[in-house]
Amino acid sequence: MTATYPNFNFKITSQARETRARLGELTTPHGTIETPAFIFCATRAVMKGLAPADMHAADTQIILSNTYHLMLSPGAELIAKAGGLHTFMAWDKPLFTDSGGFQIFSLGHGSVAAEIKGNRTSNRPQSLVKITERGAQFRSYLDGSQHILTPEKSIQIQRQLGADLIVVLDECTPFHVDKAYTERSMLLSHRWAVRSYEEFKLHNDGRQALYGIIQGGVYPDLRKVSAEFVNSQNFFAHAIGGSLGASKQQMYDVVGLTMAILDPVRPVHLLGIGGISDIFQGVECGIDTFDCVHPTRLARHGGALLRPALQPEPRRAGREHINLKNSCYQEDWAPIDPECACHTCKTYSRAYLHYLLKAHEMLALSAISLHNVTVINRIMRDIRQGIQQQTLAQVKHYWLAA
RNA sequence: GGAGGGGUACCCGAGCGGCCAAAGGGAUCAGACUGUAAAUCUGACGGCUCUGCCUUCGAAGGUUCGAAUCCUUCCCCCUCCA
Repeated sequence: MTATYPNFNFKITSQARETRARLGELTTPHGTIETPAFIFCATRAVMKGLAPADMHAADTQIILSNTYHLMLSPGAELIAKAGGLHTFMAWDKPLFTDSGGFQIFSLGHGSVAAEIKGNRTSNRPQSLVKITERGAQFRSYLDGSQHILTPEKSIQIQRQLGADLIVVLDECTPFHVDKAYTERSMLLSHRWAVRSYEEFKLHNDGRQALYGIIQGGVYPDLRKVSAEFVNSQNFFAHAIGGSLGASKQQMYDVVGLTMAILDPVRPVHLLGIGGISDIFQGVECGIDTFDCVHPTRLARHGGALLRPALQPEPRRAGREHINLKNSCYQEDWAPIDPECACHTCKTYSRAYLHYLLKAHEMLALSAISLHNVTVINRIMRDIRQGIQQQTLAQVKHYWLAA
């Protein structure tokens, strides 16, 4: 407990011997999160296709919404009138809001995959964002109207929303920009971080805790500068952001070297990462929380997370999911995963889910989403147990080996 | 019985003398997806010994250097009038 964050706490309860992995308890006004934990993305104040009750059934500890999206619709004022985001969306557990920093990247450059593959010009010609010292000028993705998000405004909106954990506004830098741009961008993000904190401090009532963000792209020296910067500020916790590279190895390197510098007492969040192997890698580097659209977006596209060992034989190695749209599931009467306790696996066959996807039935989307959320939560629980019992390597092998 | 419209690849449907193996959808098959402009996007989609060749636009003939496109006959569908 600190003066700035009286109702928040982070306690490390166990430390792995072989790696930097650690078990922790992150206390917020809406409950304590056992870490490592996964934060699911309810960007627009809803888990697409899933009700809060579904999320509870899947053992979810915390979810996230986004400042940019909610500012445009339905507006922070309305959510404040509703009594805050918790009440509005009927979620009584810990809640996290992102600052809108990622949209500075995604609205300007497209998806992460498109960017890495160099396809970012594909079919999004006009940029929807412009960055100045003052903040980011956005065009609404809904109606094209102009909006500006400054660090101060992002914090004001996040205060109105009332999530437990909130984040400074940053520029999420793309992968393809050069080092000079990355450095300038990082320094801008640092200035925005200071302004975010000042705004936060001005009206801090102890109900929220602020995360600082480490930028610096793929450049070790910049990451070091940025990590030292956040260490020096009075943030409750840290989040690693920005481009993490073009390959998994580069991402692991960036996360590893950043973690070596970050203050180990504060919780660390890895922004936007959520592949299963990535989660294990992150945990081994000491990451406490993750968030990612991957599990839920994948589900809506027909992908069901499944350990490689349970996948059909041909080339299952390295694959973390099966695509239920594939014709091989047409007459597959087994559940996605016979070992899974989720309602979907207890109830529906792969064949039925395959049919629902082909028929474009909504149930497929929520049923597979529920499964993927359940799987990720189960993995996080296994990871926590693995850290406590010093068996993390076996847990990793169980989830990733073919 | 009379008048007219039409039959195009798995389905719907554009084309109406050469740039047509034939637009566009859909279906199908596969891939991608990492702080959600995403129930989205990309690719393949007649066959082959594949920078070319072969077989396709209801059927059979014909005109033409050249036909899915023009002509003749035939087969089938639909609409309106009686």
